[in-house]
Amino acid sequence: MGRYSCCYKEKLRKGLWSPEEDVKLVNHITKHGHGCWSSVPKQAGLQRCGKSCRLRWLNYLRPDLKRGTFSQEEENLILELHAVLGNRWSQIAAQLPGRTDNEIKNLWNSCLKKRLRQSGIDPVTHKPLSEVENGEDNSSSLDKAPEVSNELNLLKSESSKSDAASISPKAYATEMESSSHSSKFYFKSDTNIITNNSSKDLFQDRFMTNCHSSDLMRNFPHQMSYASTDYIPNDSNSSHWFSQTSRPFDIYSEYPFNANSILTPTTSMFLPTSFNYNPSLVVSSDNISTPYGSHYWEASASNNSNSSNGSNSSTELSSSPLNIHNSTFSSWGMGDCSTPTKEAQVHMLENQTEEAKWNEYLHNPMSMLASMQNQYQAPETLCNEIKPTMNFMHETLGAILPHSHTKQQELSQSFSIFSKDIQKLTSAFGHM
DNA sequence: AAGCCTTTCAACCGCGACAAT
DNA sequence: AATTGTCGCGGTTGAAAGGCT
Repeated sequence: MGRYSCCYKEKLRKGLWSPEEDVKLVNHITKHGHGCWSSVPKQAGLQRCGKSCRLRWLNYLRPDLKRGTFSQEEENLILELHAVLGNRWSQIAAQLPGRTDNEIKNLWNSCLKKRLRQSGIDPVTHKPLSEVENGEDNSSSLDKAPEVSNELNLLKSESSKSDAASISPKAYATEMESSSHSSKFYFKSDTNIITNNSSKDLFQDRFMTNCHSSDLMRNFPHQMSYASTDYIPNDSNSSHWFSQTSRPFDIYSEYPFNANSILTPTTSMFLPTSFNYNPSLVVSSDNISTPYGSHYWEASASNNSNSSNGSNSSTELSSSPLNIHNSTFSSWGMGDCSTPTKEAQVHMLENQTEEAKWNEYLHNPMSMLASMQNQYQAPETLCNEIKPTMNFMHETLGAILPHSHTKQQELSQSFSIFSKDIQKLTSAFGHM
């Protein structure tokens, strides 16, 4: 049987919060921080349980909350993230600044789920309802996660583990290797990610700054698929959208375009026009010719740096679309780029070395580790890069300096844990 | 205007994970 | 190793608001 409610033993207030209670809680937290939540109500003079105070603060009173309706970009991002993460609302919320898991969950249950269903998409699997009804999806719906690629299954299966060293590196590598239709990859981190305020890189920003290190380790292979929700192709006649397995596909092709193509494109295809669901990443077919080669793409630092104006305006975004055609994309997947542009040629060469690179990784895991470490800055450096952001927070949230300070500490802690994970991984590889 | 139905959203509940004792 | 306390998460509930007849 379940436990008694925490409000049971003492006669504590329940239900809606009064403005007076809100003021008490805000005053207390701005002055002292929350510390131990269970002691907050007593210290703040509230007849509430700590849990209730925590929830009220996190979901409603926090000054960094973004109120109001969700933007189209946010909705798109939620859809995409849900396709990958399922009902992991807190993880989804971590990618949407100023939004709470509760808010997102409510939006999903009241709105997005319904819209998907009306569009013929099963909100659980993100596959066409007809396909689901035909019983093609025999997977367990226990965790309500959608069909995912091997990498994503791996991600999910490991999601309950926080210890990177508990994964057998060999098994991991084998699993990665065996997913023949999916690329073998690691996302190349951009050193500007943390300091770049561009909303185009919002996802990357949040991913990098909000993810617990272990989450980072598990998730970064997929982040490029969701790196940019706002990008609109210059030439939509020749565009490929990427699913989270990063299979490009022709947005004008008829569904079903491929039995293995899932989620994002599927979802997009069935949405009514009013439900403007932009692809997560659009790349000109000039640069990609392989329909099912799995590519993981990286926008270069130069591409990111000139787009940071801090604006979230969608009009601004569309007026300055990601210059995909000119940007320096690099693939670290099994790309089969056949177009003869200069950059493409460079990437072709890179791609040709992929197999060799992975063979090398399989035989010498330490080289992969070294590569990963090169791609991620040292935790200390990352912390330094965050400082401007923290300063900004300090300015705008002047009244809650202690809270910002706590956040900074949390971040430092996360990077420290990340560093430890790297060490564990090193040690795990060392035992192979 | 009144009643009913639907939608939205704040809040509660139970549970699992984790840390401290 | 067992117990206890705390925190965070996801599912659910119910009040309020909005829409419809």
